[in-house]
Amino acid sequence: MSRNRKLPDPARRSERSKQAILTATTDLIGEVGYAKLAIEAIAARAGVGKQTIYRWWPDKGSVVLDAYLMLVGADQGIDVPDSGNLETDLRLVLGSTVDSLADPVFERRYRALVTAIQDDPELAAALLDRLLKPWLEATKKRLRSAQHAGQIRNVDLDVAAEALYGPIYYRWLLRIGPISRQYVDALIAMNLRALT
Amino acid sequence: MSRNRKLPDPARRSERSKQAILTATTDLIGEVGYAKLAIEAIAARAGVGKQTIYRWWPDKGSVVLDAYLMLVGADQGIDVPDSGNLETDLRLVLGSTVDSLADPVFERRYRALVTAIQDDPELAAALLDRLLKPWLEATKKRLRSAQHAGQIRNVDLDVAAEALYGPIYYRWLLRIGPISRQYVDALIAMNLRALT
DNA sequence: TATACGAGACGGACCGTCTCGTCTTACCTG
DNA sequence: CAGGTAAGACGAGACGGTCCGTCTCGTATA
Repeated sequence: MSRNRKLPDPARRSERSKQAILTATTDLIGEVGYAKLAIEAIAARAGVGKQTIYRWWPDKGSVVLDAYLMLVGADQGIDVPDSGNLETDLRLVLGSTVDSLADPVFERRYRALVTAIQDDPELAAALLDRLLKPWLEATKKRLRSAQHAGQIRNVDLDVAAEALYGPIYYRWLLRIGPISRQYVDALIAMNLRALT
Repeated sequence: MSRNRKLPDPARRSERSKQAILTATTDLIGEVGYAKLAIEAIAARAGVGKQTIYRWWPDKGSVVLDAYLMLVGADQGIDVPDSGNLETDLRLVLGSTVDSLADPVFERRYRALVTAIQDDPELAAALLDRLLKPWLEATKKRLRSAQHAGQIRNVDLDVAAEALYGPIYYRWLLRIGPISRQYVDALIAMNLRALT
C-alpha cells in the first residue's frame, strides 16, 4: 500500500531550474501575495515547465518553504553570542528577529509561510526543524550558559526561551501591535526579572 | 473617486439566509479546510444563491470571520473572575484559552481565521477588536486589580498580558509543541515571578 | 540510453459578474 | 390599523475567465 509513484533521480536535477523556480516564487509572493500565487505563474516567470515544479514539490506550500529558506540562507547555523552579559546578548538576538519580521522584504514571505503551515502539519514540522528550532536551541544554549554562571535560576529552558520569542510572534502574527526595539527591551526586562 | 457601488439595504436582509451561510461555512471548514473552501460550495450547502453571499461579504475571509464569531458567541463580553488569588484566576482564563485552541471543533476554524488574516490587515483588525482585545482587556483589568491590591509591581500591563498569552499562541500557531494545562501552569509561575 | 527538461494541450473546479423570474418587506394610502 | 404596491433581496444558474494537476510531445543533457 506504499506510494506507487516513480521517483525522479535527484542526481540529474537541474540546479538552474531549481534556482529559477525559487527566485520566481519569492518575487511573485512579493508582487501578488500568497493567496494569489499560482504555480502556472511561477513556471512562466522561471521559464520552466509546470511539470518540473510538480516533479520536485508536492504543493505550493513546499515551494514557498524552500524559497524562504533560500532567501534567509537557512541551514547555515544560528549562534547567539556569549559576551558574559545575558541582557546584551538577548537584546541582540531578539532585536535581529524583530528586524526580520518588520522588514517588508521578509514580512510578506514569512506570512505566506505561516499561512501555508496552518493546514499542513508536515510542512509545519519542516519549518520548525529548519528555522525555528535552531533559533530556540541557540537561545537555550545561551540561557544554559547563564545558568552555569549562576546568573539565572534553574528553570525549564523551553519555557524560558518561548517566553522570549512568544510575545513577539504573537504580536506580529495576530497583528496585535507594532513590534519595536523598545518592546523587545521591555520584554527582556520582564523575563530577566523572572529568571534572576 | 469614492466607491460607486449601490449598497444593499440591511433592513431587508434575510436572517434565515445569513444563518444558513454561516453555519454552512463552519461545517465546510471542518470538512475540507480553509484552502479548499469554495464560495460556491457554501452557497450550495446553504441553499442560497452565490450573489447573496457576494452581496453581504467582500470575500471568503470575511465570511469565515463572521462564521467563527457566531460559533464562539462573541460580542457577549469576556470577564476574568476576581477571587483575590491572582494565580487561580489566571489559571482559569488561560486554561480556557488552551482548551479552545486544543478543541478540534475550534482548532480548524481558528486556524482558518489566522490564515485569512495574514494577507488582509483589515480583517486582522476586525478579529483583534471583536475577539482578541476583549480577552486582553479583561486580563489587564484583573492584573490592574492585583496591582491596586499591592500583589504585583507597577509594570506595563500590555506587556504583562501579552507575556501570558503570547507563548501559548506562539506554540500553537507555529506548532512548536503541545499546549497543555501543565504548560500553562509553568507559564503562569514564571510570569508571577516577574510580577511580584 | 535513460530521463529530466520546456512547452503547452486537456478536462475540470471555482472564480466573480450577470441576468432571470419569484418572493418578501418597508412604506404609503385610505 | 388594515391592505396594496413598488423596490429590491432572494434562489438559481449561465457565462467567460483563471488556474488546477495530469498528460503528452519532441529536445537536451548527463
